[in-house]
Amino acid sequence: MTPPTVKLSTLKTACKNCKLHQLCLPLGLENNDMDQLDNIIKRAKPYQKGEYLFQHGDNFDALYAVRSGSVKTFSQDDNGDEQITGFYLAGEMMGLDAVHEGFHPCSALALETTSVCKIPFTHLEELSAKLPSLQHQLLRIMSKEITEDQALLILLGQKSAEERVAAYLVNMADRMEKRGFSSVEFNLSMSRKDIGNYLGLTIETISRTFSHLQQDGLINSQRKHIEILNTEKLRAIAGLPKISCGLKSTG
Amino acid sequence: MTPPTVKLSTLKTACKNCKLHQLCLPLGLENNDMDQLDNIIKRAKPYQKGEYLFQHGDNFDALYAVRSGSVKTFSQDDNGDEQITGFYLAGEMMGLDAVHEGFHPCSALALETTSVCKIPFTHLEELSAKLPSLQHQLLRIMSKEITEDQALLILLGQKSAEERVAAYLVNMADRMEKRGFSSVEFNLSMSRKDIGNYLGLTIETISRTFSHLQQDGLINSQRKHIEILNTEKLRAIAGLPKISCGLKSTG
DNA sequence: CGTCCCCTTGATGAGGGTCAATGGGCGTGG
DNA sequence: CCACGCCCATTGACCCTCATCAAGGGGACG
Repeated sequence: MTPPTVKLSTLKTACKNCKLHQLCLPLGLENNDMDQLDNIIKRAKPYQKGEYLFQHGDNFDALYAVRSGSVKTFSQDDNGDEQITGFYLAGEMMGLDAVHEGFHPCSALALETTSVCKIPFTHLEELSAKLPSLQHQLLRIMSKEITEDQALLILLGQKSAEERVAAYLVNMADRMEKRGFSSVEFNLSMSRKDIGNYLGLTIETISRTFSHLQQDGLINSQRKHIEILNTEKLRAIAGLPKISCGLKSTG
Repeated sequence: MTPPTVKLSTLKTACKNCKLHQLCLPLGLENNDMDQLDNIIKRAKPYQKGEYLFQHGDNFDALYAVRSGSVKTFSQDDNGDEQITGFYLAGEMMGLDAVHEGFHPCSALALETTSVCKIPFTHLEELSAKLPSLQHQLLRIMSKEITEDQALLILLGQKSAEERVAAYLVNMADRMEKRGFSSVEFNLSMSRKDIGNYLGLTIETISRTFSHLQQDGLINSQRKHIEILNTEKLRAIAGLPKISCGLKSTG
């Protein structure tokens, strides 16, 4: 049998076939609701490392969900000071901050070859009005973004360099695990400089802290490649409960 | 514990009569749509200074909009480290971060006598599905919260103590002006300690910075009472252009 | 094989945290 | 009405963490 000619339409990755749909916008949707969502989503060719998905000031017309690869978003103030506001992995949504003013207040740059789903926002709003669980999930995702920004605020406002770096590594490990990768051995797609900027530290401090954690036998870091040797101690430094500890106060 | 509701007749403030509706959730709604929103909103008796609107871990069932007074929200990590994530003035909405997990990840405390509108969330979702402009405004408000958190991230990640304090004062001044108060003379409802925590600084640094700005003739501060003597220089220190264009929030 | 960029490591110093003492408002109670 | 005590704010002295400046190593890629 000769293989049929390849049609892009058939290769399209539908939400219901996408391994990410438990992490992404379609969470909680019925199958045929997912089809409706599929119909408005655009899947374009991948971005190469260093390409912008959108830039600060661009008109806002769509949300972006990472399908594979990774992206950093960063905002700039009027002095040109740059602050990375997030690193986005598969299943995570970008552009939520642009709804308010109708243009993107931050820029998004691919950290490696990255493919995305582009979700035109007016269509999404229309569809959300028809599908309660889609509306709910959209609100949940926005809420999650707020929660995560606030977690970062605690890091930047209250924590030492070592605590920030530990929290960062634990966070990355957890997210890797959610995506089916190893939580104790992975590659960081972002540079030390990016990590430093994200955590409010300099590149030198990041480097020294990595070295220090390595000397203490908590991690093994070879440039981008990270091995976590002692998850429990790392979580402790990060100020997070040990996984099995039920002693935290619930107010 | 929430204060009991009192007779509507005494407190009846419909959205369409509320001076805040250009800053708040009803923005963009037709008059009779506003009536529908009114029907689901609960207006309870005011909270006294030091009372909690909700606490970390509480079940999430409603959003809160400040009608008068002011509120601080703060989250706690497992070490008990506290980070104030926002100060909320009239027309501003709290609880958006709770949608994600279904409980409040932060606590909200009245900084002075404060009255609020309580908006049951499931009702709001139902109504949003029927009123496109309500849905849109809800999404915009969530988006605004994200944008503001990210502005704070830049402050905490990149700015010196003096820049942070200046930016804080400019921000408060702008918000006062939007609410019809003077932008050059106002009272801060929060303590130095709260400001310090919010900005990632100690109370001593806040106090010293205020004194320094006063010596330079930029402000006049008598405890809670603030006079801004040189808006332009203050904006310059804050890293903002002369007239606000980065952080302007039109609701 | 050379160049560039990223990362690492060391030396030094400053910004802001920490500790300590004092003063001023304000509420409470005599 | 005044006195007391508490809390908040201010100010000073000292110190520590992390930024800054500087130099050098090691991959990646042409």
